[in-house]
Amino acid sequence: MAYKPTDQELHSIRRATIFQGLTDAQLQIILQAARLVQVERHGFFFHQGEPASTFYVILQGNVRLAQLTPEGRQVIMHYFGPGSEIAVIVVLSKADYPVSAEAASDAAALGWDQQTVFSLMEQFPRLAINGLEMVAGRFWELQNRYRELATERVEQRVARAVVRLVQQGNGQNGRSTPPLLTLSRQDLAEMTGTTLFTVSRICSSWEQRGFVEAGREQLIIHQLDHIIAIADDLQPHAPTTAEP
Amino acid sequence: MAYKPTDQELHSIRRATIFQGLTDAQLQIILQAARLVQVERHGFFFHQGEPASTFYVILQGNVRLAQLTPEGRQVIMHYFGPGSEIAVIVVLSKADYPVSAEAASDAAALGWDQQTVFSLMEQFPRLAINGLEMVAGRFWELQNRYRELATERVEQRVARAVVRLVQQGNGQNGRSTPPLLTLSRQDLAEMTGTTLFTVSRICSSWEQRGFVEAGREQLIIHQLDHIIAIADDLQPHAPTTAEP
DNA sequence: CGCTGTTTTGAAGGATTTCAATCGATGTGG
DNA sequence: CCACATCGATTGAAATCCTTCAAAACAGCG
Repeated sequence: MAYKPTDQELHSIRRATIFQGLTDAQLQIILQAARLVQVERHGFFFHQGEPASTFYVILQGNVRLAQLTPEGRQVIMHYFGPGSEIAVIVVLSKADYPVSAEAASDAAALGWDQQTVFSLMEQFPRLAINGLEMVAGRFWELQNRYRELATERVEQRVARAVVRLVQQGNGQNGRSTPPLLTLSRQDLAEMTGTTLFTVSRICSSWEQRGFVEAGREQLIIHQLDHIIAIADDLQPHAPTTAEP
Repeated sequence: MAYKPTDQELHSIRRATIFQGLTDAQLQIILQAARLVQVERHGFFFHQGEPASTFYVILQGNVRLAQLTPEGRQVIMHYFGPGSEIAVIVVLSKADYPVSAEAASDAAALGWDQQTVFSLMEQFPRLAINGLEMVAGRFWELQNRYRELATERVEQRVARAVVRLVQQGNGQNGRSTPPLLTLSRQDLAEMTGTTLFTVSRICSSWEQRGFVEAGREQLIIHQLDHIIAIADDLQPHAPTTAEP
C-alpha cells in the first residue's frame, strides 16, 4: 500500500488543490494510505458506468475524462495533467463514474479508495474542506464551458481550450521554450464540440499568421497573447474605425 | 424567523431531495430555522457575482438560474419549480454565486443562511449526505447537458428541454389535463443554446404535426411520447428500411 | 519500404443564424 | 370600451458558419 514518491512527483502532489494547507507530516500519512496506479497510453483508470471506487491524483502524464454518446462519438469533459485530481465528486457520493478516464500518454497516479478517503477526511478535516472547494470550482468551470459552448464560435472555443491547457500547465512547459501541447486535432475537436476538420483549418490559419506551429499530435504556441485575444474575442474581425 | 408552511407547500418541501429520509419532527426543527423569501416575477433571489450567502428551497413559482455572457446574452443553466433546491454547492464552499436566480413567475422560497446550513448539517448528518448526493447529481446532469450541446441538433435539444421540464413537474400539471409549460420561446432558446427564431420554427413544426399547442409564453404538450422520440432521436428522418 | 494513423485541403451541402417585416395578444390610459 | 403602445411570436429570404465527404499528402513505425 505505502508509496514513496520521487521529488518530481512530490512537486506534482503539492500542487494538488486537495492537499493545500496540510503539513508535511500530515501529507506523509496521507501518502502512505495511497496506492500507485500506472496506466499505459490508451489504457483506462476507470470506465463510464462503473461504480465509483477510487479517487486519483495524477503524478505523471495526461488523462482525459470523456463521455461516449449513444452514437459512439466522444466528448472530452476535461483534460488533466500532473497534480490534478480525478473523481472528487463522485467518490464523495456513492454514484457511478459518469465518464471514462483514459491515459492520453503513459500515466501514473495515486489512488485512494472510497473508505480510505472518508477516514482520511475524518482525520484531517482540511481535506474535506478542500474537497468541497474543489467541487465548487469544478462546477463553476463546467458551467462556464457550457456557456461558452452555447454562445461562442468554434475558433473562439478552440482558442479557449488551448489557453486553458497551456495555463493548466499540461504539456512540456520548459522555462525558456514556448509551450508545447501534445494532443491530436481530434482531441481538440472533442474538447470543443466540433470536428477534426474544422480544428485543422483553424490550426492552419493560426500557423499562417505565425501564432503557432502545428505538428503531428502537437502544437507549439509561439504567440499565446494572440490566442488569448481570439479567446476573448478582442481581435477586430471588422475594422474598429468605420469610415463615414 | 420561524415559518409555518401550508399543506401545499409542505408537499413541495417533502419532494426536495435534500430533505429525504428525515422524520417529521426533524423537518419541523429545520423549517423553524428558515426564512421566507418572496420575490415577484422578474425579481431576483440573488445576482451573479454576489457572495453566496443563502441556500433556498422553492415553495412556489419557477426560478431560472442564468449566466450573463460578456456580450449581454443570457444562458439559462437551470429552470426550477417548487421543491427544487438552489445554490446547494456554492453555499457549502465560500464562493460567489456563479449565476443569477430570477423569478420566472411570482415565487416564494425558504432560505437558510450559510451558518445555519452548517449547524443544521451538524445536527442532522443526513442533510450533509443528501447535500453531497445532490451535488453529484447536479454535476452529472450538467455534464449530460454539455454533451448534448456538443453533439446534438437544435431540435433534439429543444425536445430534451421540454421533456425535462415536463418530467420535473414544472408548469401546471393537472391530473387529467395535458402538461402545460409557461415560458417564452426566448427562454427555451436560452436553455438550449439557440435563437428564439429557431425555437419558434420548431414549435410551429411540432404544432402542425399535432404534438403540441403553442401559445404566448406557453406550450401545451399533447403528445409527449412524440417529443420524447425526437429527444431520443428515434424518429426516422431517413426510412429505416432501404430498398435494394 | 510499405503500412497505418494523422493531418491537410477542396468542394458541396446543410443547419442555423441574422435581419427585417408583420402579426397577434396583452395591458393601459384616455 | 376602444385606441394605442408594447411585448412576444411568426415567417421569409439571405447569409454564414460549419459539417460532411472525398482525396491526397504526410509522418512515424515495424
